[in-house]
Amino acid sequence: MTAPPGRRRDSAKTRALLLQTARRRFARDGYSATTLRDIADEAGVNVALIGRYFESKEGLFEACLTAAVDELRRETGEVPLAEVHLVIADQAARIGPEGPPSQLLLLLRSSGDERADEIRRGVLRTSAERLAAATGNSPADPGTLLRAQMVLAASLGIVLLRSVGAMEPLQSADRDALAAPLRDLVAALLPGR
Amino acid sequence: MTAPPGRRRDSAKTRALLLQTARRRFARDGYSATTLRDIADEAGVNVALIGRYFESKEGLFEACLTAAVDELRRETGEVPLAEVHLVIADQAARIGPEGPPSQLLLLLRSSGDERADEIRRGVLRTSAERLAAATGNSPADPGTLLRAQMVLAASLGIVLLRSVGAMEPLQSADRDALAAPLRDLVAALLPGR
Amino acid sequence: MTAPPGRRRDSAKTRALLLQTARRRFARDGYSATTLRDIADEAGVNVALIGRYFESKEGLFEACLTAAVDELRRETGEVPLAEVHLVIADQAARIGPEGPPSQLLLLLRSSGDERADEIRRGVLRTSAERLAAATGNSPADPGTLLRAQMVLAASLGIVLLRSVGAMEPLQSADRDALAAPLRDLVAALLPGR
Amino acid sequence: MTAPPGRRRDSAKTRALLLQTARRRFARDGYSATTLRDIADEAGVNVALIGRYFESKEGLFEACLTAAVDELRRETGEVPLAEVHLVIADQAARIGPEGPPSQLLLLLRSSGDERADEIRRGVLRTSAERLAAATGNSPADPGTLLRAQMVLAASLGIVLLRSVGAMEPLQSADRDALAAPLRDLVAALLPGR
DNA sequence: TATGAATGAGAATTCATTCAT
DNA sequence: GATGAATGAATTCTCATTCAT
Repeated sequence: MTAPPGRRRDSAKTRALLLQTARRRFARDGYSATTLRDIADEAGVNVALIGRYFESKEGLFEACLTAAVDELRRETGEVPLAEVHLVIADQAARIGPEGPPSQLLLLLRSSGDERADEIRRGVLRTSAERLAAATGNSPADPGTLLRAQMVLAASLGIVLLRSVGAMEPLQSADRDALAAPLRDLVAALLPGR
Repeated sequence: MTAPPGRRRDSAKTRALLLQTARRRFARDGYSATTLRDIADEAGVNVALIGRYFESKEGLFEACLTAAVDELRRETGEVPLAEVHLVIADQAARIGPEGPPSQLLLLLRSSGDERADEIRRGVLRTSAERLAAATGNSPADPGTLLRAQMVLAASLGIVLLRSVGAMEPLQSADRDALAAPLRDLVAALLPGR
Repeated sequence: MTAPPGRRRDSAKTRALLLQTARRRFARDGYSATTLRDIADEAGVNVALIGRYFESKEGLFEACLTAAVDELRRETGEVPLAEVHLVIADQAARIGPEGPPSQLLLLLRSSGDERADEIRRGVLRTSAERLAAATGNSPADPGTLLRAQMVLAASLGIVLLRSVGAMEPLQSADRDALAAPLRDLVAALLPGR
Repeated sequence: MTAPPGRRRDSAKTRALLLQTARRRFARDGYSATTLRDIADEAGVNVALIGRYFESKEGLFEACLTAAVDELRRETGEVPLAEVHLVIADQAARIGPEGPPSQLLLLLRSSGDERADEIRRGVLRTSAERLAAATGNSPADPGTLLRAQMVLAASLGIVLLRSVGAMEPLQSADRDALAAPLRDLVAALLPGR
């Protein structure tokens, strides 16, 4: 009621806005090619607020990564093997010039910060492990794990190529167009029990 | 009678040394995270020589890209469909902490320079097209092209994950260990005629 | 209650200070012999602020030039022919080791920047034209214009020689000492109608 | 006879070529805006030769200045007052985009080197003194000296404005067109006995 | 809470100069 | 005598970060 009408004065909202913007920029352009001023300007807030809310550029990146990881966990909780290709198609399909930030791309961007890198690697590892587990084979079987990692790699590669641009028809294929070949790919690499 | 012991004085060799070092650093760390001083120091020469031989950082990057593209063309001239998985395994297997620079990784690094980006995209596009052509299907068939692009994406993803590190067993799988699942992957996506 | 004692924190004042310092240095030493660090140090502020307020070295130079031109226009609005020598004497007399920056000297310094050069040339041209017009002769008469340009040239030359130093008595002649010969000079070149 | 036909191997000629080129560039662009590579390239010889023949950039500049001074002395030995305006018109008329290097312009360019600056100032001082002496008045009379310095200043200003460009009709006035107003100017400032 | 001013470190690039052939 | 390779210092510019209001 006391807040001015035009101006935001909501710390939580400002923080979230910065986070969202940062996620898109970091994912799209990489860590070092993205400047804090870019992010702040695009978010329409003052640069110094990044320091206030996230301590530093690395802190902001870590926050982005954590947020992406959380969202990813929520979205891909327990996926049965038969639907894995659909989840991948889903993730890939949302990559686009103006879309929401992609969680997956961020997993491929390094800040050089060791802690952030460890988070990245941890997520990648457990993602592959969960995928391997979904096959019903022994979770420790190296063959299955290797193949699961390849499925993960393929997914990331597709996301990446879409983001690079200028690769038609991959670039603008929709979810369904992506799902069919992905089903074959998953089936070939992870035959299930 | 032979080369002087202490100091090099061979422009071609210096240039090549810089190029090789730059290729590895750019491929590993990306364009903007790599400083010219990094490259020069690792190559053991003065930074100013980069300007001398390559004009600018962008010029150096373009030279790296061109070199990578040339090498890639030479190595993957006309590959029959049945051997595609071997070539991919080959490329992926050479990724390692100390190995020679990977041509493929560089294709995923952008400098923001439009010309370099166009080279990158061109190579990616024609690579997928050659792959599609190798199936014997109509080269214009969008379904085949999409699947070829996915094979390419998967290859790049694997290379990328290996370079991220800490993904066992993918990380240290050798050529043969990679070849088997890759054969299945290629066969599933590109059934040939 | 008043301004803080130790540190300034006033963007307008800082900008003006940089501008003033830059005008003197550029005028005295020329564009390329003047470094941004020189200017910033003399102004007692951080170098990066130049980028903040003026974009680049060229931007700063252009700002100096524009400021000089404005001031010059204000000071020499409509001068009757009989007083031209006084205005020139005035401008020349203020040249000194520690005095305020001279607008005139700056008109002789080139930055190589085409836009700035065009400003310079424009001011020089119109100054001569106004001088020619003050004679009451036809403004298009090439003879009068040539002579007006010579008066301008003489004025600039005097300013320049004073700034070079070590030319006595010219060096330390005051306004009145300069005015007498200048009156003869103007009268000889521009006899009026 | 042993010298190769196409290639020059004549140290005196190379030195002279460098000197001539340097004089034009220094005069036209100023000391710090001129790079040694510019000069060497324009002269068609290797940069390192500048070091060999002139020690350093400052050495080269000093050599240019000395050469200009010598030439000037030779050309303007004992000029009777009645012909001063012709000599000035002569010097000014040779300024042009492609002409030979102007000795006068160089007198206005500073390298920051104290020795060179002293040479410059010395020449300027004695030139004015000789001019004053030509009037037949007492050489120590400050009024006459001041006026002689003004004539010198006017000459330099005209040369300078011609070199700045885009000042018509001054820019392309020929010797005779310049001579008439110059006669008036000299007569007005230095009435002779 | 938010803003804009100010700073210092580091980046690319230019350039005079020295070295080896 | 001449050339091209190599170097180190300096310059402009960018950017994350801190400070004052």
